[in-house]
Amino acid sequence: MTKFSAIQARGGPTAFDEGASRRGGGRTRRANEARILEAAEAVFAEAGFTGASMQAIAERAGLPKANLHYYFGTKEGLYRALLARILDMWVDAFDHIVPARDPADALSAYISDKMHWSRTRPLASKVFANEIVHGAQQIEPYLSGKLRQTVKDKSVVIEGWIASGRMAPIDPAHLFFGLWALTQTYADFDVQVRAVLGRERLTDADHDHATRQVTALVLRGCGLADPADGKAAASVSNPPSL
Amino acid sequence: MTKFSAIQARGGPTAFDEGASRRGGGRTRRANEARILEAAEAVFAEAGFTGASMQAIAERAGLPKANLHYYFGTKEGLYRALLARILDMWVDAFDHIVPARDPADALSAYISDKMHWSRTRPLASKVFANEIVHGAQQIEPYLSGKLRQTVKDKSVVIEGWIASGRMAPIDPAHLFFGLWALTQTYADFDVQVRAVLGRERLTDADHDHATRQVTALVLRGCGLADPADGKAAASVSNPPSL
DNA sequence: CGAAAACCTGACCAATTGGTCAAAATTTAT
DNA sequence: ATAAATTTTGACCAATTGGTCAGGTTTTCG
Repeated sequence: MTKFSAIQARGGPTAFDEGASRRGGGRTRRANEARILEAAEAVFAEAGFTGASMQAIAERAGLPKANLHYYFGTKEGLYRALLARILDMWVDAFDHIVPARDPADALSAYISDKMHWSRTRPLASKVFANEIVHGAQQIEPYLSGKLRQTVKDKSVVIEGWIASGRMAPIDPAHLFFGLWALTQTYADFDVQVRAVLGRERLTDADHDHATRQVTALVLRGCGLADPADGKAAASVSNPPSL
Repeated sequence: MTKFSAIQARGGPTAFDEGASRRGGGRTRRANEARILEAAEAVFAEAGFTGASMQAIAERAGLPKANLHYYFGTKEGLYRALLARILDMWVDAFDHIVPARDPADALSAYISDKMHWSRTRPLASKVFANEIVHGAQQIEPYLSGKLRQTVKDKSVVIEGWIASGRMAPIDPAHLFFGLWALTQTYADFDVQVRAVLGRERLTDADHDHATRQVTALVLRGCGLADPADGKAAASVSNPPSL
């Protein structure tokens, strides 16, 4: 309730016992919902909202189609529930951006978190990307509400770092746009990345390398490259196989 | 023919007179095809491949549905023709990346071109983004063919700049991934950008500001910020209205 | 002019879509 | 046990989908 789950609007009889979780009751529900959501994530990521069919999701979940409607009411209901689950993860990385922390550390941690998210949850990232590319009809309230406010808050922190001369001047909002773009591209556009690199699949080493490249670019770009410490500059020297 | 238009596979009787353009003949065809492609770009951008219906495209073009099939055969044919048109524009910006040029100038020009493309052709960018997010089934050959080769070629240029100490070391391929992501995000994710900035529409001033931010981040990130010249650092000082 | 080529389109079709529902099976609570 | 609540599902439906086609109109060109 405290996060974004409030979007959810389920269709079954027990749609309003959120968080109540009677003794053992709803165990089946929770298990099936998770199963359906996982299948939905894959199908929505692959085909987009309209391209995804309830039939395809049902087959992937190994359940009859009518069962999905029992739990989520409509296709849009299922889609919204999925988005809610994804958005809950989206904001977490912001926790690194706090005044007390060293800017370089904070940005490095933020990038690592986002890159890790792209690595471990590429399908979620694609569903999110697809939603925004096509107008964000479902999550617009979130974007101009919670996200906008969070960016405002964290921008104050960054402006503080800039004012105290701890990093180069940059418009914080655009820095965030850049960070999101730089990290999520490895999930959303993975086909392109793989094609250009000539890889069939990206390995952990590839991802670590990518993370170092993004980190180096951003830190240097924010005037945070420590000239004494060669970390940022040295990170390019060893790409995982050529 | 020299570019990517080779993908096209039209359906009408004159499908094979490409480039021939008999005296006045095909004037109607060319006009209608352009009209349909424009409508298709908007609808595909809004709804994705599956979400776009031939009916919707037809209405937007002000033509009966059967007419679209007359010119492009199938929905996929129309989609491929559209992608071909878009890809032709995609590679152009690379022309700035040549050894003789100053790295800072070259990268600035590249960013400006890409940002301008995001500004003037956001729908094309979205169609392209959608295609890649959903697996690039149609343009995979292009990605692992021409694009991969181009990146290879241009990477040599960048590595040259690095070797001669003209810019900081960075993996060229990942630099390109970053440049694409940083610039295209202003087209593909414009809803998010507008929501966070609290703008209903982005003005030219907004776009210029964004371009300066991206440029500053990248140039500094590549060790190309001229300490004597305050351009990069000063560019943050005047965001278009707060 | 006249005929061939190009262009146009309303009517139609099979397939798929999201969604409903009633009846049955299962689980839970008393 | 047994009544109540929950879960399951096959069969069905109206609407929309991409695509076809025959027969028409217009344009082109000798």
